[in-house]
Amino acid sequence: MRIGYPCSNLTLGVSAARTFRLASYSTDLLVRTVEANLDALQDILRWNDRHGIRFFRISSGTIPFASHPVMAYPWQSHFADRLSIIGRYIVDHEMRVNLHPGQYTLLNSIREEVVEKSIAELAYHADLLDLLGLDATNKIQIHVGGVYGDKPAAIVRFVVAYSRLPEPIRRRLVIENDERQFNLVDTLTIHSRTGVPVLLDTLHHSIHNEGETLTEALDAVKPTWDGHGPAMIDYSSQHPERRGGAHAASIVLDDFEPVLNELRWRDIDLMLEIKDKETSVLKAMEFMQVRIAQ
DNA sequence: TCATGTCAAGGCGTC
DNA sequence: GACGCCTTGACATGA
Repeated sequence: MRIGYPCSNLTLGVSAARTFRLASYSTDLLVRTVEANLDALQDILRWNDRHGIRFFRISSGTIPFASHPVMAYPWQSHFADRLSIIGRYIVDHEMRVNLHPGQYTLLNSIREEVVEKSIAELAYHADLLDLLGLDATNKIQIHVGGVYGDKPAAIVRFVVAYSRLPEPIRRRLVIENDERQFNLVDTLTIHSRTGVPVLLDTLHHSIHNEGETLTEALDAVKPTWDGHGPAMIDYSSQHPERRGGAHAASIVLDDFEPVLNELRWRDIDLMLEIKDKETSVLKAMEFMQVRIAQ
C-alpha cells in the first residue's frame, strides 16, 4: 500500500503551484512560473523518494491558466523534454501520481459552455500526464458535479458528457463520492453505465452514505478499478471544530487505525488529505510499520 | 516588509 | 436576488 499527499511539501517549503493574476499574464511570466513549478515538483519527488513516499498528487496549478482562453503559448512542446525527464523519474522510482481539478470542473453542468470549459480543463490534465509519459493508472479525479434539483437527470447528463470525452481523458478519469450530493451509490450507478472507476473518499462517505460500512464500501469500489491499477482511496480525519468534511490539521491515529485495519491487506493506494501533508504521511507510515511488526 | 483584500472559474444553501 | 461557503494558497496592493 502506497500512502501519499497532495500538491505541496511543507517541510521543503517550496510550492509547485505558483501562479499569477490573469491581468499579469505574459509569455515570459508564464514560462518563468512553470519552470519554478517544475523545479519544485522535482524537489518534492526527490524528497518523497528519500522518505519512501511513492504516491503524490500533482497540483492542477502546475501550468497556470493552461485551459484558459488567454493561453496562447504552446506549453506542451516547450516543456515536453522537461516533463519527460520528470516522468521518467516517477516511473524509475515506482511512484504513482494523480491530479484533482477543482470544483469548477463540471461535466454535468446544465450550461453547455461550462461543460466545454470543463473538457478543456480535463484535456490539459491529460496532456500533462501524457507528456510525463505516465500510463493510464495515473488518474484524474473529479466530483460528479451539480444536482440542479434533479439527481437522476444530473447523472444522465454526466453519463452523456462522459461518452463525449476524448479517449486520452476517458482512460484516466475517475469519480469521487462527495459529502453532500453524489454518494457512493450514485457513483456506483455512474460506474455501471460508463465503466469509470470510483475513488472512495472515506470522510465524505462517513458523512453522506446509505448505511454501507467502510468494509462494504471498499468491497463495492474495488471491482470498478479492474484494469486501472490499485484502487485509490482518499482519507482525512475530520476537523474537530469545523463543519462536516473539513480536513483536520494533522492525522488522528485513533481515527486512522480502524481505517488502516480495513486497508492494510488490500491492494490500494491511499491519499491523505490532511493539512500538514507529508508530516501526516510519515506518521501514518510509521504507525503502519509498527502494526505490521506486531 | 507586512497586513490584508482578492483571485479564472460554479453551484448550493441561507437569508 | 445577494452573499457566504466550499478548499486553499498565494498573489498584489497599499500602508
